[in-house]
Amino acid sequence: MTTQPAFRRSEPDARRLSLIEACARVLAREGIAGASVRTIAVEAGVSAGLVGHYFAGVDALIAATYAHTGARVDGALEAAVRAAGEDPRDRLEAFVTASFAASIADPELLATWIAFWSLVRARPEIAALHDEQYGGFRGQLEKLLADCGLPATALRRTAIAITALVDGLWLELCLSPRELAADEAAAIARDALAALTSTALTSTAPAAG
Amino acid sequence: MTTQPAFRRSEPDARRLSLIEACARVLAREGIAGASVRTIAVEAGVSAGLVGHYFAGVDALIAATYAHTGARVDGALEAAVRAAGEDPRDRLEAFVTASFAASIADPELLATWIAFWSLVRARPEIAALHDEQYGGFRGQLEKLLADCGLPATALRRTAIAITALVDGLWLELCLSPRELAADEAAAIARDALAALTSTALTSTAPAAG
DNA sequence: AACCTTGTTGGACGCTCGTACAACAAGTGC
DNA sequence: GCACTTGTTGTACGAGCGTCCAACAAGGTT
Repeated sequence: MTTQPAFRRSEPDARRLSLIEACARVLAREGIAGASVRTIAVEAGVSAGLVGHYFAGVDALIAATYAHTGARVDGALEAAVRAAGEDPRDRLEAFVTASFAASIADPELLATWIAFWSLVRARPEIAALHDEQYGGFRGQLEKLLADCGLPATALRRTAIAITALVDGLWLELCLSPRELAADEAAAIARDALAALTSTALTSTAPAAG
Repeated sequence: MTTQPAFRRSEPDARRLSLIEACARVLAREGIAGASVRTIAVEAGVSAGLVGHYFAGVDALIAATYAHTGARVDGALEAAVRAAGEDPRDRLEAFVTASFAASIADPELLATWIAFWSLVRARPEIAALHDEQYGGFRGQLEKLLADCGLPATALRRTAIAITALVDGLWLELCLSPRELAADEAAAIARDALAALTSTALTSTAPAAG
Protein backbone atom coordinates (compact mmCIF):
# COMPACT_ATOMS: atom_id res chain seq x y z
CA MET A 1 0.00 0.00 0.00
CA THR A 2 1.46 3.28 -1.10
CA THR A 3 0.99 6.01 1.50
CA GLN A 4 -0.48 9.03 -0.18
CA PRO A 5 1.45 12.28 0.12
CA ALA A 6 0.83 14.31 3.24
CA PHE A 7 0.64 17.46 1.17
CA ARG A 8 1.24 18.67 -2.34
CA ARG A 9 3.63 21.36 -3.38
CA SER A 10 2.27 24.18 -5.44
CA GLU A 11 3.75 26.73 -7.72
CA PRO A 12 4.45 29.73 -5.51
CA ASP A 13 2.16 31.95 -7.56
CA ALA A 14 -0.65 29.42 -7.46
CA ARG A 15 -0.33 29.05 -3.71
CA ARG A 16 -0.28 32.79 -3.25
CA LEU A 17 -3.43 33.06 -5.29
CA SER A 18 -5.18 30.30 -3.37
CA LEU A 19 -4.37 32.09 -0.11
CA ILE A 20 -5.70 35.34 -1.49
CA GLU A 21 -8.90 33.69 -2.62
CA ALA A 22 -9.30 31.96 0.74
CA CYS A 23 -8.81 35.31 2.44
CA ALA A 24 -11.53 36.84 0.29
CA ARG A 25 -13.94 34.04 1.15
CA VAL A 26 -13.28 34.40 4.86
CA LEU A 27 -13.69 38.17 4.73
CA ALA A 28 -16.99 37.70 2.91
CA ARG A 29 -18.28 35.10 5.34
CA GLU A 30 -17.08 36.36 8.70
CA GLY A 31 -15.85 39.88 8.14
CA ILE A 32 -12.66 41.27 9.57
CA ALA A 33 -13.27 39.73 12.95
CA GLY A 34 -12.90 36.22 11.57
CA ALA A 35 -9.97 36.90 9.28
CA SER A 36 -7.25 35.29 11.37
CA VAL A 37 -4.22 33.46 10.06
CA ARG A 38 -5.60 30.14 11.22
CA THR A 39 -9.06 30.65 9.78
CA ILE A 40 -7.67 31.62 6.40
CA ALA A 41 -5.20 28.75 6.44
CA VAL A 42 -7.97 26.25 7.16
CA GLU A 43 -10.07 27.79 4.40
CA ALA A 44 -7.18 27.34 1.98
CA GLY A 45 -6.51 23.83 3.24
CA VAL A 46 -2.98 24.50 4.42
CA SER A 47 -1.23 24.93 7.73
CA ALA A 48 -1.17 28.24 9.54
CA GLY A 49 2.57 28.56 9.23
CA LEU A 50 2.39 28.69 5.46
CA VAL A 51 0.66 32.04 5.50
CA GLY A 52 3.73 33.54 7.12
CA HIS A 53 5.85 31.95 4.44
CA TYR A 54 4.11 33.81 1.65
CA PHE A 55 3.09 37.04 3.32
CA ALA A 56 4.87 39.20 5.86
CA GLY A 57 1.77 39.08 8.03
CA VAL A 58 -1.99 39.08 8.02
CA ASP A 59 -2.07 42.73 7.04
CA ALA A 60 0.01 42.07 3.95
CA LEU A 61 -2.28 39.22 2.93
CA ILE A 62 -5.34 41.38 3.33
CA ALA A 63 -3.72 44.18 1.36
CA ALA A 64 -2.85 41.73 -1.41
CA THR A 65 -6.43 40.50 -1.40
CA TYR A 66 -7.66 44.06 -1.72
CA ALA A 67 -5.37 44.74 -4.67
CA HIS A 68 -6.39 41.50 -6.32
CA THR A 69 -10.10 42.11 -5.87
CA GLY A 70 -9.76 45.66 -7.17
CA ALA A 71 -7.90 44.49 -10.23
CA ARG A 72 -10.60 41.92 -10.89
CA VAL A 73 -13.32 44.59 -10.81
CA ASP A 74 -11.27 46.96 -12.94
CA GLY A 75 -10.72 44.25 -15.53
CA ALA A 76 -14.41 43.43 -15.75
CA LEU A 77 -15.39 47.09 -16.15
CA GLU A 78 -12.76 47.74 -18.78
CA ALA A 79 -13.85 44.70 -20.73
CA ALA A 80 -17.46 45.86 -20.62
CA VAL A 81 -16.51 49.28 -21.94
CA ARG A 82 -14.43 47.74 -24.72
CA ALA A 83 -17.32 45.48 -25.70
CA ALA A 84 -19.72 48.41 -25.82
CA GLY A 85 -18.35 49.74 -29.09
CA GLU A 86 -17.62 53.30 -30.11
CA ASP A 87 -20.58 55.38 -29.02
CA PRO A 88 -19.54 57.40 -25.93
CA ARG A 89 -22.99 57.16 -24.42
CA ASP A 90 -23.03 53.39 -24.77
CA ARG A 91 -19.56 53.12 -23.27
CA LEU A 92 -20.55 55.20 -20.24
CA GLU A 93 -23.67 53.18 -19.66
CA ALA A 94 -21.75 49.95 -20.08
CA PHE A 95 -19.28 51.07 -17.42
CA VAL A 96 -22.01 51.75 -14.89
CA THR A 97 -24.20 48.80 -15.80
CA ALA A 98 -21.30 46.36 -15.64
CA SER A 99 -20.87 47.33 -12.00
CA PHE A 100 -24.01 45.31 -11.37
CA ALA A 101 -23.23 42.30 -13.50
CA ALA A 102 -23.41 39.00 -11.65
CA SER A 103 -19.64 38.64 -11.34
CA ILE A 104 -19.25 41.98 -9.54
CA ALA A 105 -22.53 42.55 -7.74
CA ASP A 106 -21.99 39.27 -5.95
CA PRO A 107 -22.73 39.76 -2.22
CA GLU A 108 -19.60 37.79 -1.40
CA LEU A 109 -17.34 40.09 -3.34
CA LEU A 110 -19.11 43.15 -1.97
CA ALA A 111 -18.67 41.83 1.55
CA THR A 112 -14.92 41.70 1.07
CA TRP A 113 -15.14 45.24 -0.21
CA ILE A 114 -16.91 46.39 2.94
CA ALA A 115 -14.30 44.61 5.02
CA PHE A 116 -11.64 46.65 3.25
CA TRP A 117 -13.51 49.86 3.86
CA SER A 118 -13.58 49.08 7.54
CA LEU A 119 -9.79 48.86 7.50
CA VAL A 120 -9.03 52.08 5.65
CA ARG A 121 -8.99 54.37 8.67
CA ALA A 122 -6.82 52.17 10.84
CA ARG A 123 -4.30 50.93 8.24
CA PRO A 124 -2.44 53.53 6.19
CA GLU A 125 -1.36 50.94 3.63
CA ILE A 126 -4.97 49.96 3.00
CA ALA A 127 -5.84 53.65 2.79
CA ALA A 128 -3.24 54.10 0.05
CA LEU A 129 -4.71 51.20 -1.89
CA HIS A 130 -8.17 52.67 -1.50
CA ASP A 131 -7.13 56.08 -2.78
CA GLU A 132 -5.53 54.41 -5.77
CA GLN A 133 -8.55 52.23 -6.49
CA TYR A 134 -11.07 55.02 -6.03
CA GLY A 135 -9.00 57.51 -7.99
CA GLY A 136 -8.71 55.10 -10.89
CA PHE A 137 -12.43 54.46 -10.89
CA ARG A 138 -13.30 58.14 -10.83
CA GLY A 139 -10.65 59.00 -13.39
CA GLN A 140 -12.02 56.50 -15.85
CA LEU A 141 -15.51 57.78 -15.22
CA GLU A 142 -14.44 61.38 -15.84
CA LYS A 143 -12.94 60.36 -19.15
CA LEU A 144 -16.11 58.62 -20.25
CA LEU A 145 -18.16 61.63 -19.17
CA ALA A 146 -15.90 63.99 -21.07
CA ASP A 147 -16.33 61.88 -24.18
CA CYS A 148 -20.07 62.32 -23.77
CA GLY A 149 -19.63 66.05 -24.04
CA LEU A 150 -20.05 67.10 -20.43
CA PRO A 151 -18.44 70.44 -19.64
CA ALA A 152 -15.11 70.20 -17.88
CA THR A 153 -16.42 72.06 -14.88
CA ALA A 154 -19.02 69.36 -14.23
CA LEU A 155 -16.72 66.36 -14.62
CA ARG A 156 -15.43 66.07 -11.09
CA ARG A 157 -18.75 66.45 -9.35
CA THR A 158 -20.69 64.24 -11.71
CA ALA A 159 -18.07 61.53 -11.41
CA ILE A 160 -18.16 61.76 -7.61
CA ALA A 161 -21.94 61.58 -7.61
CA ILE A 162 -22.04 58.54 -9.88
CA THR A 163 -19.31 56.80 -7.91
CA ALA A 164 -21.19 57.47 -4.70
CA LEU A 165 -24.36 56.14 -6.26
CA VAL A 166 -22.68 52.93 -7.36
CA ASP A 167 -20.97 52.46 -4.01
CA GLY A 168 -24.22 53.09 -2.15
CA LEU A 169 -26.13 50.62 -4.30
CA TRP A 170 -23.37 48.05 -3.82
CA LEU A 171 -23.60 48.59 -0.11
CA GLU A 172 -27.32 48.04 0.04
CA LEU A 173 -27.10 45.15 -2.39
CA CYS A 174 -24.71 43.45 -0.04
CA LEU A 175 -26.32 44.33 3.28
CA SER A 176 -29.95 43.68 2.31
CA PRO A 177 -29.96 41.44 -0.76
CA ARG A 178 -33.59 40.61 -0.04
CA GLU A 179 -34.66 44.24 -0.22
CA LEU A 180 -32.71 45.08 -3.35
CA ALA A 181 -31.80 42.75 -6.21
CA ALA A 182 -28.89 43.25 -8.57
CA ASP A 183 -31.04 43.77 -11.64
CA GLU A 184 -33.15 46.42 -9.93
CA ALA A 185 -30.00 48.14 -8.72
CA ALA A 186 -28.71 48.12 -12.29
CA ALA A 187 -31.96 49.66 -13.52
CA ILE A 188 -31.83 52.34 -10.84
CA ALA A 189 -28.22 53.11 -11.68
CA ARG A 190 -29.04 53.39 -15.40
CA ASP A 191 -31.93 55.79 -14.81
CA ALA A 192 -29.99 57.82 -12.29
CA LEU A 193 -27.05 58.02 -14.67
CA ALA A 194 -29.34 59.47 -17.32
CA ALA A 195 -30.73 62.02 -14.86
CA LEU A 196 -27.31 63.02 -13.55
CA THR A 197 -25.79 63.49 -16.98
CA SER A 198 -28.68 65.40 -18.54
CA THR A 199 -28.41 68.16 -15.96
CA ALA A 200 -24.85 69.27 -15.36
CA LEU A 201 -24.06 69.28 -11.64
CA THR A 202 -22.94 72.88 -11.53
CA SER A 203 -26.23 74.63 -11.05
CA THR A 204 -25.41 75.47 -7.48
CA ALA A 205 -22.37 77.60 -6.85
CA PRO A 206 -19.34 75.70 -5.54
CA ALA A 207 -18.84 75.49 -1.80
CA ALA A 208 -16.39 78.36 -2.01
CA GLY A 209 -19.22 80.72 -2.94
CA MET B 1 -4.50 63.41 54.26
CA THR B 2 -7.77 62.16 52.93
CA THR B 3 -7.30 59.38 50.41
CA GLN B 4 -9.28 60.26 47.33
CA PRO B 5 -11.90 57.76 46.19
CA ALA B 6 -10.66 54.87 44.05
CA PHE B 7 -13.63 55.29 41.76
CA ARG B 8 -16.88 57.15 41.48
CA ARG B 9 -20.27 55.62 41.12
CA SER B 10 -22.43 56.75 38.29
CA GLU B 11 -26.10 56.66 37.54
CA PRO B 12 -26.64 53.42 35.61
CA ASP B 13 -27.93 55.29 32.56
CA ALA B 14 -25.02 57.69 32.57
CA ARG B 15 -22.53 54.85 32.80
CA ARG B 16 -24.26 52.98 30.02
CA LEU B 17 -24.07 56.06 27.86
CA SER B 18 -20.41 56.65 28.62
CA LEU B 19 -19.64 53.07 27.62
CA ILE B 20 -21.58 53.49 24.39
CA GLU B 21 -19.74 56.69 23.59
CA ALA B 22 -16.40 55.08 24.38
CA CYS B 23 -17.34 52.20 22.09
CA ALA B 24 -18.12 54.64 19.29
CA ARG B 25 -14.77 56.38 19.73
CA VAL B 26 -12.88 53.10 19.63
CA LEU B 27 -14.77 51.92 16.56
CA ALA B 28 -13.96 55.20 14.85
CA ARG B 29 -10.29 55.13 15.77
CA GLU B 30 -9.37 51.46 15.39
CA GLY B 31 -12.27 49.82 13.62
CA ILE B 32 -13.79 46.52 14.59
CA ALA B 33 -10.40 44.92 15.09
CA GLY B 34 -9.64 47.14 18.08
CA ALA B 35 -13.06 47.04 19.66
CA SER B 36 -12.29 44.68 22.53
CA VAL B 37 -13.79 44.79 25.98
CA ARG B 38 -10.52 45.95 27.46
CA THR B 39 -9.89 48.66 24.88
CA ILE B 40 -13.36 50.07 25.30
CA ALA B 41 -13.11 49.90 29.08
CA VAL B 42 -9.82 51.81 29.06
CA GLU B 43 -11.34 54.38 26.71
CA ALA B 44 -14.20 54.85 29.13
CA GLY B 45 -11.87 54.96 32.10
CA VAL B 46 -13.35 51.95 33.87
CA SER B 47 -12.36 48.37 34.49
CA ALA B 48 -12.97 45.65 31.94
CA GLY B 49 -15.33 43.78 34.20
CA LEU B 50 -17.77 46.67 34.25
CA VAL B 51 -18.62 46.21 30.59
CA GLY B 52 -19.98 42.77 31.38
CA HIS B 53 -22.02 44.30 34.18
CA TYR B 54 -23.92 46.57 31.81
CA PHE B 55 -23.98 44.55 28.62
CA ALA B 56 -24.39 40.85 28.00
CA GLY B 57 -21.25 40.93 25.88
CA VAL B 58 -19.29 42.93 23.39
CA ASP B 59 -21.84 42.22 20.68
CA ALA B 60 -24.61 43.70 22.77
CA LEU B 61 -22.56 46.81 23.46
CA ILE B 62 -21.83 47.28 19.79
CA ALA B 63 -25.48 46.76 18.92
CA ALA B 64 -26.47 49.35 21.53
CA THR B 65 -23.91 51.74 20.07
CA TYR B 66 -25.38 51.20 16.61
CA ALA B 67 -28.88 51.91 17.85
CA HIS B 68 -27.71 54.99 19.73
CA THR B 69 -25.80 56.38 16.76
CA GLY B 70 -28.71 55.74 14.44
CA ALA B 71 -31.10 57.51 16.79
CA ARG B 72 -28.76 60.46 16.94
CA VAL B 73 -28.71 60.77 13.16
CA ASP B 74 -32.46 60.33 12.92
CA GLY B 75 -33.02 63.04 15.48
CA ALA B 76 -30.79 65.51 13.65
CA LEU B 77 -32.48 64.86 10.33
CA GLU B 78 -35.96 65.17 11.78
CA ALA B 79 -35.05 68.41 13.45
CA ALA B 80 -33.69 69.76 10.18
CA VAL B 81 -36.90 68.89 8.37
CA ARG B 82 -39.00 70.48 11.09
CA ALA B 83 -36.92 73.65 10.93
CA ALA B 84 -37.31 73.84 7.15
CA GLY B 85 -40.89 74.99 7.30
CA GLU B 86 -43.86 73.96 5.22
CA ASP B 87 -42.70 73.88 1.61
CA PRO B 88 -42.30 70.21 0.57
CA ARG B 89 -39.33 71.00 -1.63
CA ASP B 90 -37.53 72.80 1.18
CA ARG B 91 -38.23 69.96 3.56
CA LEU B 92 -36.83 67.39 1.14
CA GLU B 93 -33.71 69.42 0.53
CA ALA B 94 -33.26 70.00 4.25
CA PHE B 95 -33.41 66.27 4.86
CA VAL B 96 -30.67 65.54 2.37
CA THR B 97 -28.54 68.56 3.18
CA ALA B 98 -28.66 67.89 6.91
CA SER B 99 -26.99 64.56 6.22
CA PHE B 100 -23.85 66.56 5.60
CA ALA B 101 -24.06 68.93 8.52
CA ALA B 102 -21.00 68.97 10.72
CA SER B 103 -22.57 66.89 13.46
CA ILE B 104 -23.36 64.01 11.11
CA ALA B 105 -20.75 64.17 8.38
CA ASP B 106 -18.10 63.85 11.05
CA PRO B 107 -15.50 61.28 9.93
CA GLU B 108 -15.57 59.79 13.41
CA LEU B 109 -19.27 59.12 13.32
CA LEU B 110 -19.06 57.81 9.78
CA ALA B 111 -16.23 55.48 10.80
CA THR B 112 -18.47 53.90 13.41
CA TRP B 113 -21.09 53.56 10.71
CA ILE B 114 -18.68 51.67 8.45
CA ALA B 115 -17.72 49.45 11.36
CA PHE B 116 -21.38 48.55 11.74
CA TRP B 117 -21.72 47.80 8.05
CA SER B 118 -18.83 45.40 8.30
CA LEU B 119 -20.72 43.50 10.99
CA VAL B 120 -24.07 43.20 9.24
CA ARG B 121 -23.33 40.02 7.33
CA ALA B 122 -21.86 38.13 10.23
CA ARG B 123 -24.25 39.20 13.03
CA PRO B 124 -27.96 38.71 12.48
CA GLU B 125 -28.85 41.07 15.32
CA ILE B 126 -26.85 43.86 13.70
CA ALA B 127 -28.48 43.02 10.39
CA ALA B 128 -31.90 43.48 11.96
CA LEU B 129 -30.87 46.88 13.30
CA HIS B 130 -29.57 47.84 9.89
CA ASP B 131 -32.79 46.88 8.13
CA GLU B 132 -34.72 48.92 10.66
CA GLN B 133 -32.45 51.94 10.33
CA TYR B 134 -32.29 51.83 6.56
CA GLY B 135 -36.00 51.18 6.21
CA GLY B 136 -36.80 54.16 8.40
CA PHE B 137 -34.49 56.40 6.41
CA ARG B 138 -35.97 55.32 3.09
CA GLY B 139 -39.52 55.48 4.38
CA GLN B 140 -39.09 59.06 5.53
CA LEU B 141 -37.52 59.92 2.21
CA GLU B 142 -40.40 58.37 0.29
CA LYS B 143 -42.86 60.45 2.27
CA LEU B 144 -40.97 63.64 1.56
CA LEU B 145 -40.78 62.73 -2.12
CA ALA B 146 -44.51 61.99 -2.26
CA ASP B 147 -45.21 65.41 -0.75
CA CYS B 148 -43.21 66.89 -3.60
CA GLY B 149 -45.61 65.36 -6.06
CA LEU B 150 -43.53 62.47 -7.38
CA PRO B 151 -45.65 59.69 -8.86
CA ALA B 152 -46.12 56.70 -6.58
CA THR B 153 -44.40 54.42 -9.06
CA ALA B 154 -41.18 56.40 -8.82
CA LEU B 155 -41.06 56.67 -5.03
CA ARG B 156 -39.24 53.48 -4.21
CA ARG B 157 -36.53 53.80 -6.83
CA THR B 158 -35.93 57.46 -6.29
CA ALA B 159 -35.64 56.93 -2.56
CA ILE B 160 -33.21 54.07 -3.06
CA ALA B 161 -31.12 56.13 -5.44
CA ILE B 162 -30.95 59.10 -3.07
CA THR B 163 -30.15 56.89 -0.10
CA ALA B 164 -27.39 55.21 -2.09
CA LEU B 165 -26.05 58.60 -3.08
CA VAL B 166 -25.95 59.80 0.51
CA ASP B 167 -24.38 56.59 1.75
CA GLY B 168 -21.78 56.68 -1.01
CA LEU B 169 -20.89 60.28 -0.27
CA TRP B 170 -20.65 59.50 3.44
CA LEU B 171 -18.37 56.64 2.61
CA GLU B 172 -16.01 58.72 0.55
CA LEU B 173 -16.19 61.56 3.02
CA CYS B 174 -14.99 59.21 5.70
CA LEU B 175 -12.40 57.25 3.74
CA SER B 176 -10.80 60.17 1.92
CA PRO B 177 -11.63 63.37 3.79
CA ARG B 178 -8.80 65.10 1.95
CA GLU B 179 -10.28 64.36 -1.46
CA LEU B 180 -13.83 65.30 -0.56
CA ALA B 181 -14.98 67.87 1.98
CA ALA B 182 -18.34 67.89 3.70
CA ASP B 183 -19.51 71.10 2.11
CA GLU B 184 -18.69 69.91 -1.38
CA ALA B 185 -20.45 66.63 -0.68
CA ALA B 186 -23.48 68.61 0.44
CA ALA B 187 -23.41 70.66 -2.75
CA ILE B 188 -23.12 67.52 -4.87
CA ALA B 189 -25.99 65.91 -3.00
CA ARG B 190 -28.17 69.00 -3.48
CA ASP B 191 -27.54 69.13 -7.21
CA ALA B 192 -27.97 65.39 -7.63
CA LEU B 193 -31.20 65.55 -5.66
CA ALA B 194 -32.53 68.16 -8.08
CA ALA B 195 -31.53 66.04 -11.07
CA LEU B 196 -32.99 62.85 -9.66
CA THR B 197 -36.32 64.40 -8.73
CA SER B 198 -36.83 66.35 -11.95
CA THR B 199 -36.76 63.19 -14.04
CA ALA B 200 -38.79 60.40 -12.54
CA LEU B 201 -36.78 57.21 -12.28
CA THR B 202 -39.23 55.10 -14.24
CA SER B 203 -38.08 55.73 -17.76
CA THR B 204 -36.63 52.28 -18.05
CA ALA B 205 -38.98 49.38 -17.59
CA PRO B 206 -38.70 47.60 -14.25
CA ALA B 207 -36.38 44.63 -14.03
CA ALA B 208 -39.35 42.32 -14.33
CA GLY B 209 -39.95 43.50 -17.90
C1' DA C 1 -22.63 55.19 63.77
C1' DA C 2 -23.98 50.87 62.04
C1' DC C 3 -25.85 48.85 57.84
C1' DC C 4 -27.26 47.64 53.30
C1' DT C 5 -27.35 47.90 48.45
C1' DT C 6 -24.93 47.54 44.46
C1' DG C 7 -21.64 49.85 41.29
C1' DT C 8 -16.94 48.66 40.69
C1' DT C 9 -12.60 46.46 40.80
C1' DG C 10 -8.98 43.13 39.84
C1' DG C 11 -7.53 38.71 39.01
C1' DA C 12 -8.23 33.90 37.29
C1' DC C 13 -9.88 30.88 33.76
C1' DG C 14 -9.47 28.74 29.10
C1' DC C 15 -9.20 30.11 24.66
C1' DT C 16 -7.38 32.14 20.16
C1' DC C 17 -4.40 35.27 18.38
C1' DG C 18 0.27 36.32 15.39
C1' DT C 19 4.78 34.95 14.94
C1' DA C 20 8.92 32.20 14.83
C1' DC C 21 11.39 28.12 13.88
C1' DA C 22 13.20 23.38 13.74
C1' DA C 23 11.99 19.20 11.50
C1' DC C 24 10.03 16.93 7.63
C1' DA C 25 9.18 15.63 2.84
C1' DA C 26 8.03 16.58 -2.17
C1' DG C 27 9.95 17.37 -6.27
C1' DT C 28 14.24 18.11 -9.18
C1' DG C 29 18.79 17.56 -11.05
C1' DC C 30 22.31 14.50 -11.46
C1' DG D 1 19.32 6.19 -6.07
C1' DC D 2 21.52 9.99 -4.02
C1' DA D 3 21.78 14.87 -2.75
C1' DC D 4 19.82 19.20 -2.76
C1' DT D 5 16.42 22.77 -2.65
C1' DT D 6 12.57 24.55 -0.57
C1' DG D 7 7.56 24.22 0.08
C1' DT D 8 5.15 22.64 4.09
C1' DT D 9 4.05 21.09 8.61
C1' DG D 10 3.58 21.11 13.64
C1' DT D 11 4.66 23.03 17.74
C1' DA D 12 5.91 26.40 21.10
C1' DC D 13 5.72 30.96 22.91
C1' DG D 14 3.94 35.33 24.82
C1' DA D 15 0.17 38.43 24.40
C1' DG D 16 -4.51 39.54 24.24
C1' DC D 17 -9.10 37.95 24.01
C1' DG D 18 -14.18 37.26 26.49
C1' DT D 19 -16.10 35.75 30.49
C1' DC D 20 -16.77 34.89 35.21
C1' DC D 21 -16.83 36.02 40.15
C1' DA D 22 -15.34 36.91 44.95
C1' DA D 23 -14.03 40.90 47.33
C1' DC D 24 -14.17 45.80 47.98
C1' DA D 25 -16.14 50.30 48.79
C1' DA D 26 -19.20 54.39 47.70
C1' DG D 27 -23.32 56.39 48.75
C1' DG D 28 -27.86 56.28 50.71
C1' DT D 29 -30.85 54.62 54.62
C1' DT D 30 -32.01 54.02 59.18
